[in-house]
Amino acid sequence: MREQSSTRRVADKFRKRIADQEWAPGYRMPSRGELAQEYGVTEAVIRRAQEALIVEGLLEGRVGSGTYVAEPRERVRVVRSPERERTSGSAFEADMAALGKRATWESRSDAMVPAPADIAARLGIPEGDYCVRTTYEYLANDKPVQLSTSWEPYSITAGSLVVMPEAGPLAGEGVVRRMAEVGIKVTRAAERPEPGHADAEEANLLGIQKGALVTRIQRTYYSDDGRAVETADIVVPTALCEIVYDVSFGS
Amino acid sequence: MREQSSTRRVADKFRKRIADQEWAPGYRMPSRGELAQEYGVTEAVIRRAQEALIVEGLLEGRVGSGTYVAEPRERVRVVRSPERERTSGSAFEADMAALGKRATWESRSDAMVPAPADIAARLGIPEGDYCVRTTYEYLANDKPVQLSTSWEPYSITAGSLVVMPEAGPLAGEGVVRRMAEVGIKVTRAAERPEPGHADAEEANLLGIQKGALVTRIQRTYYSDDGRAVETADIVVPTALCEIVYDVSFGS
DNA sequence: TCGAATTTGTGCGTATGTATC
DNA sequence: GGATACATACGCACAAATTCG
Repeated sequence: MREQSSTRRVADKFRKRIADQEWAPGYRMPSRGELAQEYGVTEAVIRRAQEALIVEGLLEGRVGSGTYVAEPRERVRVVRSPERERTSGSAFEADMAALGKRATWESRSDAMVPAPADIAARLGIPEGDYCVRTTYEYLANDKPVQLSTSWEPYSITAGSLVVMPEAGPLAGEGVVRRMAEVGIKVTRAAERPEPGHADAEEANLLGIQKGALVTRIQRTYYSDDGRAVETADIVVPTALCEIVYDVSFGS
Repeated sequence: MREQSSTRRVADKFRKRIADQEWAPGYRMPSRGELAQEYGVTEAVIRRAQEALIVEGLLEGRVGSGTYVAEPRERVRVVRSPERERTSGSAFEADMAALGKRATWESRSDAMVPAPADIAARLGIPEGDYCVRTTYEYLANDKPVQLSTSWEPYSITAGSLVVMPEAGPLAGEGVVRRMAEVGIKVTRAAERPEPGHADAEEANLLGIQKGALVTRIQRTYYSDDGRAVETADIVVPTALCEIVYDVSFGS
């Protein structure tokens, strides 16, 4: 049997008290000082044990207030599939409808933003070309669950009614329908999920702990002639959303 | 201007020296003692700065040897799409073929493994029912790039030639073709990617740093009558693989 | 309302373990 | 097998936010 560290031993005891419901969701743990005395260790050990459980999503620290047993949050299921893209309205609305939740979002668009190098590469345009940049915060029953920043080459929609994704007659209708308005047939999307940690700003916007695990999805829509027409960075917090890719194939 | 921590300041200097190629890939950094003296900080600060860059994949620590500038590894592109499932052979083979790499794998199957609770739930069978469990290590040009553990209810393939996924006439042909052999039509897969960190064992098998970011994919195949026929946990290290979901839709 | 006490978060330092050369 | 170098665990001080009289 291997010797275990104090930190881990304490963390395991915390886990047990939580699993046994001795400490129920919402319960405020005793302070570090009290716990240190109770377990016969220093406050730093208590701190690190809590930290481990915070990363696991079992605890939640609130500065100046205390460390609480996390309420088990219902995770929102986000389905990505070709079918979702064919429906009217946004994919997010379809997801929330399936869960019986109200889908809303806040957005802010800026036209004429020069494309940074990485975005330009993804869109296949020269660096510095103007883009319409839109940032989104998606809400399920008024609680934030996802963030997104989308980029479209300005040249594609310039002068049309759909320059701004969230204004005009097709606001909120999704890229496919909006692009159809300017004669572009969007037929394909590529999604590249990558793991990461929430920075302070993202944690704030999403109401999650800083450093919590997130999936960052680089999504790019392509027209039938193979040109990229929109690309987006989507932040999906693991604590709040479950991502499901549906891969259907006939025989 | 905000005051920055010593650790971050040092980390930024390291980044610059790497970006400027003053420290090229493969270069062994001076020891912590030397660096501490050079930058006028303690060894702990150096350690933490290196740690940050290790997480980012820029540095690589080798115990007893030194800390090295990581060789920029070519990432293997893993495409998930309905088309991939229709091709003969495994999806992994198709991915590697597209990159001009040699796809091989090592596997180990155990029949008659009682299903743990979570696997049973995913397969829709009672806990403790027998399963065939297969663990895989996938190699591209002989270097490990992915891990996987797959579970199939024993009852489905018992007595047939395809009980063991990697033995018999259809070894390595993938779930779809093997199930066809016992009269089951597999028409759908659901993939649930989640972010995580590599534990010590995974890091060893994959030749990556412990704690490095990985995507864990829970994949489940369903037959045309909606029953789950196989489920797998796939570990995809970010440092080695890029995951692309192809979502195609006609109009 | 305000300020002092309380409580968590961050950064840094030290000691020791362990693998490599 | 000793010296070297990275990894881990632990401890301390202080900053930041909240709470409450």
